[in-house]
Amino acid sequence: MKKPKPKPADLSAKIAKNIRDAIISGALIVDERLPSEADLSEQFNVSRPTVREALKRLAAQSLIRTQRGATGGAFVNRISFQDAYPQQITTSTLLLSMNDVSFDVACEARYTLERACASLSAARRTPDQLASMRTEIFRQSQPALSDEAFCASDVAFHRALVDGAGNPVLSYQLAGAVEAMQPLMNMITFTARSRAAIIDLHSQIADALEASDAPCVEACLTELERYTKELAQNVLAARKTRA
Amino acid sequence: MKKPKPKPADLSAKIAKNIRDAIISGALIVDERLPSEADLSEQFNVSRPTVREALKRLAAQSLIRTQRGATGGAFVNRISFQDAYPQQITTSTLLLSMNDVSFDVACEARYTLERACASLSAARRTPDQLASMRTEIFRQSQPALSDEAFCASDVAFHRALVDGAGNPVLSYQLAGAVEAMQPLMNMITFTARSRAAIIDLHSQIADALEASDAPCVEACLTELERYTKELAQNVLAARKTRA
DNA sequence: TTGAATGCAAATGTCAGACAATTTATGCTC
DNA sequence: GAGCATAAATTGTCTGACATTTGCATTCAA
Repeated sequence: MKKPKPKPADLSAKIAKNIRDAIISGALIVDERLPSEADLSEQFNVSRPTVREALKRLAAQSLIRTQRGATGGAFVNRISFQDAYPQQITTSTLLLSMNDVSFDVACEARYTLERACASLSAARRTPDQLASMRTEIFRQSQPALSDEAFCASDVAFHRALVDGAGNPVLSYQLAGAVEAMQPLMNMITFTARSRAAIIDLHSQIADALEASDAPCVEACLTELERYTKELAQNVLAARKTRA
Repeated sequence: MKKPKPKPADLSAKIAKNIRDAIISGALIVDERLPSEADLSEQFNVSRPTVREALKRLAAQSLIRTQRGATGGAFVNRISFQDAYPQQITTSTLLLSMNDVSFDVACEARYTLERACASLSAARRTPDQLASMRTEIFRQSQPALSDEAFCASDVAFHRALVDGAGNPVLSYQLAGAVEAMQPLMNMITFTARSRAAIIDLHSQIADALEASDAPCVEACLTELERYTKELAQNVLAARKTRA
């Protein structure tokens, strides 16, 4: 019993793993061209469609890109943060929706991570990022804004806050937590009163960041977390009453 | 010019996107069976190999699973955190190695996020998690341990700390930041003296978590970050001298 | 000599059809 | 009713072919 769950992997999965390991280990470097599909099929002793299935798996992870034509082929891709964002967000969103993660747990994670950025952002935020936050705050104050647009603007505000930390690794990791919350937030109906409260906190955050007052930013985020959870609870309670 | 970069997507990419959107939007629910490959190829008016390439793309993202046999087919997969971990780690690792992210930036992100978990972990860590940390500390104290095994144990220690927060979303987001650092850490040679210093801090952290002293945990993590960066700088300096 | 047009070659993208392997359902026998 | 053989459905793989795209060399003309 060398394998409790052997999982007799498909050939295309095995080949994909083989190439993926080579990329991770550095045996294949960025922009290096892989052998042609015909060559690969010969090396691995499989047919070309099987090789192609393997390459599509890798392409789905942005590990390679393909190019047609005479000097074409499959190339090891330099994964950019920009490439990785959508995947990160998609996966995070599905993880939340498919695993019965409660609103409170997701909310806690999001604000915990965001508070972690507060001190860095207070120290480093650029004028541009402050301006972005002010722009979003103004947008949020438009009464005609739909609930969904309000949520989207909320996400944009918080992304600007996170980006203010000036650390791309942080921005990447946070993107999943912040953006994946949006579908959950969209379940909430934002009354004029709750919008005003949120906008007020956003303004305080922007002011505190401008004044490089990290503790104040953290306090506002904590209050925002508490208030968001309260709103969500009201929605749940109302829904239970109706049902 | 409706598309600045039209990107004439391949058929298999288009079909994959089509199905992926259906899953994200909820049109296809978990464990629902997709039409057979033959049916799909008819619906989309393409050949079966093309459909298969699309399905492999989705399988690479763990969005679907396939099963052979009479009642087999492709099913919408319930993405578990466990499924998502390896992908998250692979992507994070490659992002760091391919984008010239400096050791300091990655280190800062890691410890910033980890400090964010401190107060939650101090409040919630289970005896099991504390025991895991003690075990890793003991392992780290074995002089015969190789540098790589020391790093691996270090990762295990910090994962236990993060898991102590009792929030799966946090654990997932942190996994990328913590594990992706390992290849960078492996470049450092850990002398007996530096090991002792790290182990001492680890012990302090475990003690503070046991005493539910969150500020102490944060302070230790900050010191650990400072010390880690110092070690890395020494390595870089030594390397420059040799060269 | 230079420039443009042409054709060739290499590579990926797509298709059609077939067979193999696997799993479940069905029906038959006892 | 239980057990077993068979059939059916579905994915996995192979073979061969054609379509499309792209770079390069060649050729021809200014």
